[in-house]
Amino acid sequence: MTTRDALIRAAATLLDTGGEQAVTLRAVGHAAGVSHNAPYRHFRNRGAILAAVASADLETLSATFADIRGSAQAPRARLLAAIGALIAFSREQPSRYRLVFGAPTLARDHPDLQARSATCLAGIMALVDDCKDAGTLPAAPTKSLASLLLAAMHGLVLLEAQGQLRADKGLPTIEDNMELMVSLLAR
Amino acid sequence: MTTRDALIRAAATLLDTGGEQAVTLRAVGHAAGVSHNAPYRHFRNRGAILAAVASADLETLSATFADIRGSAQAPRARLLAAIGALIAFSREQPSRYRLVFGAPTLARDHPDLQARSATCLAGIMALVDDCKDAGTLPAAPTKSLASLLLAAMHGLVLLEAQGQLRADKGLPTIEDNMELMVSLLAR
DNA sequence: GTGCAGTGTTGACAGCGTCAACCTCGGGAG
DNA sequence: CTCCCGAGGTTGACGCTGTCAACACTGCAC
Repeated sequence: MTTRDALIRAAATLLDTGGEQAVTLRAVGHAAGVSHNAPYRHFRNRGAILAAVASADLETLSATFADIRGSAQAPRARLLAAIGALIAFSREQPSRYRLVFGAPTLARDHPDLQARSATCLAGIMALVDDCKDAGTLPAAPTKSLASLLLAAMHGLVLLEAQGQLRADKGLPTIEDNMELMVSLLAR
Repeated sequence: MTTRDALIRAAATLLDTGGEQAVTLRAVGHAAGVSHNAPYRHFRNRGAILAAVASADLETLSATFADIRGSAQAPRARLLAAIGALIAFSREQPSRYRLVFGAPTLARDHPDLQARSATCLAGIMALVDDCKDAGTLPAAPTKSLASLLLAAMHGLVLLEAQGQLRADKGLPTIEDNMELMVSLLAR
């Protein structure tokens, strides 16, 4: 494993355990077994490390969406499975999810991150297209439908993270809400 | 104007001009005409200043929603007007919008902020109820509908901020998307 | 064999949040 | 009237941070 990979891995671990503010250049270097300044040989600044972590996660997500699209389920179930994968990601690694989908400033400074993000969105759009073809979604513009679905999910995830939406007490979960939305759109 | 108010005002100005990271305790103190440590006489820490700014903005938004509800428009138009107000807020003061709606960590540490946020959500729910009564929205649970609408708007705003959604080039704007969503839900 | 580019190290700097100690001053207790 | 005391403000310090500069090693090109 190259030092660069070790640094990215260390940054991801720190992110998971202590949140974004725990990802300091020095801690990353130390966790990867190098000096406090070694990261500068591989990344321009702190933001570049975070961008590298986000980029890797986006690639994984895109691959997941491709897998789901190739599965034997019905289009509607595939779309909901992809959305479910995102929701699971947000729950299991909230800091990384926030990094990937909730940091516009980061994306602005790293064009390649923006490109990977677009690829990810394209994966969802393909699933939406399948649903439209199957009649499970109305014939509105794909980009609008996909944006609305992703956006709704994203917003719900954030509301849950803020404690506005409680999964307990029998209230509808994010998955329930998204299924409701797809159903309402499909009527 | 008390020193405390001056500090909040200074923090808000710094937030608008330089983003969240520009809001340093020292800069806030200096901008308010006091020493670098005076803020500590009024706020427990840096987060408390940001929370005070967010709290003020949430109160303004709640008042706006109440005004809109009292207006003479149709329920559907009032709901879209409230959503439009949020979208405008996100465009005119993106840093403050992000602070209010995109910082779960902040809310977790400041319960009063959470309460004001809930009040704001209640304002939207009232508008949703009006739409349900008028038949403009289906009879799904109010909390779910309001969450979905708010969440979708929030997600769209973030997508736009990340550059995934361009308002130019004839693509649908956030307002267009939200109107589409309300229409699709109402069918 | 020599030089050079890549990688890593140490040391330094200013700026940050935060803490502790001190100052000042107005208003109530005696 | 005097005293004192607490709220609000200041200065100075601490450790931590991101970042920069200078130096050291290593392996490959010529």
